[in-house]
Amino acid sequence: MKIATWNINSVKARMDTAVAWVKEAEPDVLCLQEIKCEDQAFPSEAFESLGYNVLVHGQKTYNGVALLSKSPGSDVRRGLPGDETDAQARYIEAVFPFDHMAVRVASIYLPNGNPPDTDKFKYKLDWMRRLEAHAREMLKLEEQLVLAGDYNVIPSPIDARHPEKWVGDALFRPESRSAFRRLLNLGLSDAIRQSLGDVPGLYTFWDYQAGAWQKNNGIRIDHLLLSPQATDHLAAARIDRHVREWEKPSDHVPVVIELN
DNA sequence: ATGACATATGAGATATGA
Repeated sequence: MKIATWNINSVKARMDTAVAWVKEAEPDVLCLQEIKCEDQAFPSEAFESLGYNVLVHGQKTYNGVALLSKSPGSDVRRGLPGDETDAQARYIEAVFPFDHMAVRVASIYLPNGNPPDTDKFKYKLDWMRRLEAHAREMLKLEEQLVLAGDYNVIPSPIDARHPEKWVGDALFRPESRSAFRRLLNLGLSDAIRQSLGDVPGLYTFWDYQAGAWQKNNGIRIDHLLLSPQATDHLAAARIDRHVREWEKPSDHVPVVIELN
């Protein structure tokens, strides 16, 4: 079972690229972030014609997440619990059948948090506390669980080409990295590191500006965190960086895992 | 260098991203 995550930076602006990649990679579940449209504006038909079911938690202009899947999802949750006043569409979760069992998959768009001296950073850290609390609850189910998405966290210096340039940034602040480690300390594993080891140069995002892609000035901020039950089935993981070379690319590329 | 790109909104300039 292939599960992928991809921040596509507007689904409508990225349809040609998105369809091409789905045809190439054929993920069983695809977690999308930053779709930047409301539910009824999501181009579901294009994906349904490729054989996918579509679950959307959309928002106009900003944010928005979705789950595409070859099998229909159940037990769908839209929005991260813990704050009824939070109107930003950054979380959708569902359960998908897999080999006489099931995998619970979440598509996560964690807040950026910049600038760090503002309420935006506080919102990020609050959101990470809520994610930790929800993950703790979900782990009690002892299911195969995959929390996939754009975490907007550079976990370690090895995850940036120039870590010194990110010091002080909300993506690399000690508070953000600590909150990410708390997720790992619940028993979740970082699928890319689990599968590929502590090798440098594994990036998932390159800024559009200043020739970041050409200079390979990248960072690793898109992650799939796995419950112990899912980690038991982890067979492979990869970053599809070739997609960054395509016409009109997102600034993020897809990250894929395979569970057997 | 608070800009470079890219996107959405809405029809020019601004907000957001990371």
